[in-house]
Amino acid sequence: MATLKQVAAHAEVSVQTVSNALNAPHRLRPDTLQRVTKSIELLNYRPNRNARSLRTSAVELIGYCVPSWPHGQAHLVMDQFLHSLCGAAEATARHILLFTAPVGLKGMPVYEDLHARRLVDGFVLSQTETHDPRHGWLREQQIPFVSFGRVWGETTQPGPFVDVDGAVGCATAVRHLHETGRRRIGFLSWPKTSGLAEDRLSGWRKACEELDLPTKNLAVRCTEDTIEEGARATAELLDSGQGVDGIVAISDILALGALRELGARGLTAGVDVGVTGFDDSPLASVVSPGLTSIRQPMDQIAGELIAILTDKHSSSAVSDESTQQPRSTERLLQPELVIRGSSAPG
Amino acid sequence: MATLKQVAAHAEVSVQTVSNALNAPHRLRPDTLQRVTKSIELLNYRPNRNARSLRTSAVELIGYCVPSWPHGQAHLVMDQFLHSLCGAAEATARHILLFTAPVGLKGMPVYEDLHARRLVDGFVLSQTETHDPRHGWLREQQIPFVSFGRVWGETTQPGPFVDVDGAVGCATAVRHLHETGRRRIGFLSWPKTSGLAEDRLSGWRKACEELDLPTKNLAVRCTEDTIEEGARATAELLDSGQGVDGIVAISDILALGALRELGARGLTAGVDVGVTGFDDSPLASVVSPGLTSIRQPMDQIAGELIAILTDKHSSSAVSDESTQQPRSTERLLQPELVIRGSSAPG
DNA sequence: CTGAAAGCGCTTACAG
DNA sequence: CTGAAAGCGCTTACAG
Repeated sequence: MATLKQVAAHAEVSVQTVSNALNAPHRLRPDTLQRVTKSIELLNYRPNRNARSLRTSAVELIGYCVPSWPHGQAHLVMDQFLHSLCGAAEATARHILLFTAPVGLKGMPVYEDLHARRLVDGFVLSQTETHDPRHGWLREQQIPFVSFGRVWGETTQPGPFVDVDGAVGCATAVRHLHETGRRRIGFLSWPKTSGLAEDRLSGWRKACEELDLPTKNLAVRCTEDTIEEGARATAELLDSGQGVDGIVAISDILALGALRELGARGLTAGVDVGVTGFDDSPLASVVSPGLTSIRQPMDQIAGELIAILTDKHSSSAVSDESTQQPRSTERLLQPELVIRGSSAPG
Repeated sequence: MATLKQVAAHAEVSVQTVSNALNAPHRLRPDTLQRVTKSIELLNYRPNRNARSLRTSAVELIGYCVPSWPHGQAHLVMDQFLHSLCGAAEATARHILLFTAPVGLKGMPVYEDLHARRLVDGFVLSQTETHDPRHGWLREQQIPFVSFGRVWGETTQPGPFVDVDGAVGCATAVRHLHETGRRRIGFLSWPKTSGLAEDRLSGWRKACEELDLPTKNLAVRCTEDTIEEGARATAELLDSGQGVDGIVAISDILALGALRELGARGLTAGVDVGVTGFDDSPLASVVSPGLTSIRQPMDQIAGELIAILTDKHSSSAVSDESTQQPRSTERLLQPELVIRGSSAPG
């Protein structure tokens, strides 16, 4: 493995010049640059990252804790998110370091240790929970981080975040169902303790009210995110005698439950009842009819996360140009409705 | 951030002694060790990983390429695998570095670059394909790696691997269905080009033959891994007039298709027809009835992968104690049948 | 525009 | 059992 020194000797320049050729090529005379570049290629030189990091004290690695779900529930869009996150990191010459940690505050020493030993420069947080204690802890330790997802239940956000506007997403789904002729649109939700659920539900309610559609008794809480619960809640809606002809589900899994219950009653999704899910998980395109679903723009989310985390100015409280809160560290992105057969046949 | 030097000054010893306290505590006198340990704690010292890696030229990082599926298909057990892999790496004080790369040979420069710049010590490969060219390429470059999954289509494996015995898994499923009274057991498969599919199919066939069950016209090929195709193939089996009462599917998705087709015909999975899937993906426990499925032992797989990759002897052709092929670099693990309602009601 | 030198924070033979 | 010194491969002021 060639070193800087060897390249320098080969090109008959100093190591400093080779380093500059790599990191500040404009400082070199064109002919020198070309000579050095040729030597680099000839010797197949690749700068040693550890030496660089030791010197600059930046490892260009971002820590991400592999989520572990309690009840064996999976993060169905996990590979989409990771792929986008890796891609965004690589676009800035960085990479993602994966690790595991206990849930909540108990896991923080792991975060702290990774940062203290300089395995990572900072963290991307996800699976944000209501009153999530991690954000505040990291901020106090002055450890750089950015969150995918707002921390619900706080009046002021404990740090920079990127999130998707779930309320807008659900409102869009309602409007789409309305446009396809639905007039009694139910909502399949989660328990009230979820800030995420309340946000999405508010979008459904608001859109219904704006369209003069009823909402009373049309929102059903599911105790867990399973097909079974989705089917049960759908049965409850269908049996309520309100003539439900549309269902906005807060997750693809619950929507799948809706599809199953419809099928069991001899009803056709997309014809008799329009159904939408949330997340556009791989399942949405694999069922039949395809499931209309609200897609989070993963590439954009990942790009914003990395941009915020790696922006030098983001850690300073106020940017030079303005005295207001630096807007760029709080990004709310718009989801996209992916329409399939469950809401629009043919 | 405290350094070795500061700890040494505080404990009134040389830096060498502090280093030894951390890496070879047995070399110190108990009282010295205690004094040094106290200083380390007091100063909250954490060794800088970059400095260590620069010196030892080992980064303790293992590269893993985030799989990207062509047709938006997801790796449903991806988070299980990653969680296990991270855990196994951490158990040996290592971590996983994630990256993206083009599929096949085109991606190899990315692997080579990560290794050359010392971002990783080696790689864990997965999503192994028939005649996968990556393994041979890495071996030629002398880049350490281990594969999750055999390379099908080769007479001799191009490198160390850990795999799960899919044939045994499917045979177990057949025997289970037989024990619950099934006598005409179909097999839902993939195209013949998949070595993985042929392996699993062979297990189904062998078990059927041993139990004197028919196999003729009972294996159906699905063109893609979707619920739709699983349903279609199931319909084909049911319509063939062979009195099919059991279905072993090569994937959970195809099994879900089977469940849907049964439901559409008013048949009850687990009662009228026993159904099994493969992978025990999160879906298996979320559908109703629960899907009986063949589970790959992820923790064990990950443990073996890391053990092989980090074993000093694994790269040498022959171990000292014996002259035969070092058995420990080719591990075939046994899957486990997770029984749920789709094959055994109540 | 180019080069000699210091130093990032460790580990590792090598003496004592 | 303990310590002084070299060196891993870079980058970065600082001179020239």
